[in-house]
Amino acid sequence: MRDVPEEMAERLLSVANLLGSSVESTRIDEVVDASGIPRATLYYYFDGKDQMLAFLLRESLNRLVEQAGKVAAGPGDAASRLVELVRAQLRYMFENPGTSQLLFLSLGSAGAMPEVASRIDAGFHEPVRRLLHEGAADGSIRVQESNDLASSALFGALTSVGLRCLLSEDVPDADGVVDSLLPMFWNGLQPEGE
Amino acid sequence: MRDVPEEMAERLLSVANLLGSSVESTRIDEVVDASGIPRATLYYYFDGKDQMLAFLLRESLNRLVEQAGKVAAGPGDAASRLVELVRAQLRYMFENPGTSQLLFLSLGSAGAMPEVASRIDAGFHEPVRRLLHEGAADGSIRVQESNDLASSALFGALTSVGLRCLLSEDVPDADGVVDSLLPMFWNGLQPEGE
DNA sequence: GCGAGATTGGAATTCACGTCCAACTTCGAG
DNA sequence: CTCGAAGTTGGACGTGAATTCCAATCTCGC
Repeated sequence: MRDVPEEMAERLLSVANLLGSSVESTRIDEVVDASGIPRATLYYYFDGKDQMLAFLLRESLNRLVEQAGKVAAGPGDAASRLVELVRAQLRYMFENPGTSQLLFLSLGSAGAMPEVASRIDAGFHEPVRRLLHEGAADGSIRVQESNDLASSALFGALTSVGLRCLLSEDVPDADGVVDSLLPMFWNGLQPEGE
Repeated sequence: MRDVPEEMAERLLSVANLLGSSVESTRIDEVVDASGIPRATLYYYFDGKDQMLAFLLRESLNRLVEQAGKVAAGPGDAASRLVELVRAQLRYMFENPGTSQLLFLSLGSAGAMPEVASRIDAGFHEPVRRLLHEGAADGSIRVQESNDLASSALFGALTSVGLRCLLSEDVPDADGVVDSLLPMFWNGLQPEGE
């Protein structure tokens, strides 16, 4: 697959964010119409629809991973960096609703897109696992029975909440949502003082 | 759409659970071969592939909802019923890997399948919200800032973990996974004794 | 035995993806 | 400037899968 020109990537990403998860069922010609990129040109760069979707996911994930990496490597103890990571992730979802939906959707078919799955692992799970580990060391986060399951649960919780917000009529504020969520992540479900 | 005969539903469900999330990309003829149901018959009952998938999801969800309802209405305080609900949900995912993947996958396109989304709401979110509410009243669960977000987060965490387990080579034991997860749900991430 | 609906094989149609190609443009090297 | 390689594009075409259609059975209750 050839190097995709900057402007083309940009246009495709914005089309994807308009179409949301329905890109999958969208006809190539609709993408052509919506993006203004001729069909022949699309096929010059991509081997087919699937490759195009994979490219979109990869591209979108790259941006997310970049942000996440920055946050995870930032200052503060593990706990506060984890909070920032959560915040960044949700903010990203709200700013890129279409590709976020697409991403979420393609999780189920991870078997079919191993590159995407491993990118998510590198971009989210790995940093979270590391933060959980660090947090256990510096005492800012409780030791988990399995960092693997924990990061998976955290990821699911976040994306699920994010998705639900995206699909609701009046999209709320990302930071507000995180603030509502944090007490639960932090304190758990057990009643106060037990 | 006509009333689907019992045996046909059964056969389709089992095919779906064999195929997993790849049903979407599976050719009708493969379904025909795998299920033994002639193509013309399928089209006699369903308006098309999409309708068929929707039926499978609805059917699968109905069973899950039934179980969930039973558990949520069972004995014990809200907290222990919530635990049982979580357990039932994960167990169901492990027993029906194919349709579970399919379900998860189609969450992203909830816009396209409102019936499915509302079924999930009735089958999971609504009971959980109720249990959270009850738990806040009977003191067995900490008051949440938003039961709506909380149930969404819980759902995401569960399905995400479940999915990851399903996709891993050696599928672990459902109850074991729940047991590993519960301390986190219960205590949250804050360090012990703070 | 009869008629309505269920069931089915197989031909015919449709539709979207993807291929192909020939013309045209861009652009850098010489 | 000139040439050639690579990028860009319109449009015709091939292909495979989904879906429709239909006519021939089959299976009931009556």
